[in-house]
Amino acid sequence: MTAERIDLAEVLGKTALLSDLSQPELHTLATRTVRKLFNTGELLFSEGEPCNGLHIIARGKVRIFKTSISGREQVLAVNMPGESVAELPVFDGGPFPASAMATEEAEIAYISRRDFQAYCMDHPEVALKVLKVVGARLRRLVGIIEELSFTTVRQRLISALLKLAESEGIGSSRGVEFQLPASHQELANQLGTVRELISRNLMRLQAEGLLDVDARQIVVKDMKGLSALLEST
Amino acid sequence: MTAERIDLAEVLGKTALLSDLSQPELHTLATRTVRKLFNTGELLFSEGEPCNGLHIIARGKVRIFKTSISGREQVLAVNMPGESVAELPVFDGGPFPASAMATEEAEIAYISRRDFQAYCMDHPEVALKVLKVVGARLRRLVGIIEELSFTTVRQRLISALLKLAESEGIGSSRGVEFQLPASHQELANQLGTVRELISRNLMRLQAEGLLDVDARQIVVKDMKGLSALLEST
DNA sequence: CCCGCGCAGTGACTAAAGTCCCAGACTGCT
DNA sequence: AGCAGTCTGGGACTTTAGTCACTGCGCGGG
Repeated sequence: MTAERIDLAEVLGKTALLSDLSQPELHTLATRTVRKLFNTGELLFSEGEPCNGLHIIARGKVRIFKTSISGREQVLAVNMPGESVAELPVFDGGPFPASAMATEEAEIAYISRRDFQAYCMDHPEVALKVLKVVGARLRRLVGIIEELSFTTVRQRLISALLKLAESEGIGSSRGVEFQLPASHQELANQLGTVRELISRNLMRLQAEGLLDVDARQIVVKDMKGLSALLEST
Repeated sequence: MTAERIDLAEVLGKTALLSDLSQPELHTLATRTVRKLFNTGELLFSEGEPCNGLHIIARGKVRIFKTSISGREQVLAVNMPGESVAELPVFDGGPFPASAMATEEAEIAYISRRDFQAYCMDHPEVALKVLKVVGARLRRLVGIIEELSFTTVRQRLISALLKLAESEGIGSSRGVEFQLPASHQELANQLGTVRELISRNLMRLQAEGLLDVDARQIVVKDMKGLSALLEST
């Protein structure tokens, strides 16, 4: 048993999909996986391509997105290590519905479609796990639809800021402080809008006294005031 | 064996989810199903409620939708007889992500969550079928996101008209003729906008000479011209 | 040191979306 | 016939989104 195999089995065991499997089972599966490396900005696959296997992220981040004819992007998900990517086309046999790009150097464990399907037939509990994971994905998509359909860019930005403040914010004398995790452009892609509106809305919130903005450094001076804006208007 | 049971087994056999099962298996499952009736406009379930079982449509149509605080609706899917509704929460245990309403009198076969999950453990091929169905659902959601994020109301309406013309249109001397399947309000809910914009955009297309509109009766006079509008602008 | 490049901020403008409101047509019911 | 309810058409207006073009900053490489 090589070091590589042990490593892959470890990775597999840490994914939500396979976390309940025993050590021997993980090693069996590991013999079937291929390790793939991607540089920052490299595509794992493109929208419309046929899907031949399951990708599991061992290291790095992967962004799932759609591109419009005019060049705009809509991010559907950002997946982290331990998560799987594009589980669904593996089962329904259709092409990838969106593209996937490594946003930092990434290491991927790849299992062929046939192997994984066969594995699911032998281990129904894995199939149920897949359904669970897919359920979470579907909920996120419904959430995106809800936001796009019902809310303004301003509200979506505020809601994103509040989430960031909660998950990454550090309290300081001036308020809750954190860094934007990406460029305005990328944030715009996630919120389904354009760069300029991110910039303008941030400035507007600053003018209203709710935030201090210094490039990507954000200080939320009035969390309550900010979340109040989600209800009204 | 009662007439009712025979009927339910038939219904089950016609659903995409269970179409591969043998007669005896269908009958076994049928003993576990409950028949439910819903009047037009009645809710099968509401967003946020816990999900205790799988709904299979025997008769009637069911509309899946989200409601905003301000009262707007976004339709996620319209399901027909033979289709199942909300397969996913059955597996991930979470609440319903959206509400479901019978848009005409409907008859539903209901299988409890525990029974269906148990059944999937015994019949992994059913679990894989579920994954397939869910895959199609996910693709549709991604399609909705794409439309909301990248296209204008006008383009979404045109694309909806073209689909209707293809599926239900009848060629006549004046062009391709068909009826809108629902009110402007309902169409607006499906396209993620408001009634007025549907009305106005239809009138605008008529003024441009591409359509003849008489309430719900539509005559597409220039199919090519209409589809050309999807590319440009 | 300077050049190029990617990112952020901004002004001016256009277009699209949405709101409010009312009038008229049609349907079904009494 | 008359009434209530639903649906469509449309006028007038406000707000939001998006586009285009330009400025300026900061950083890394030649």
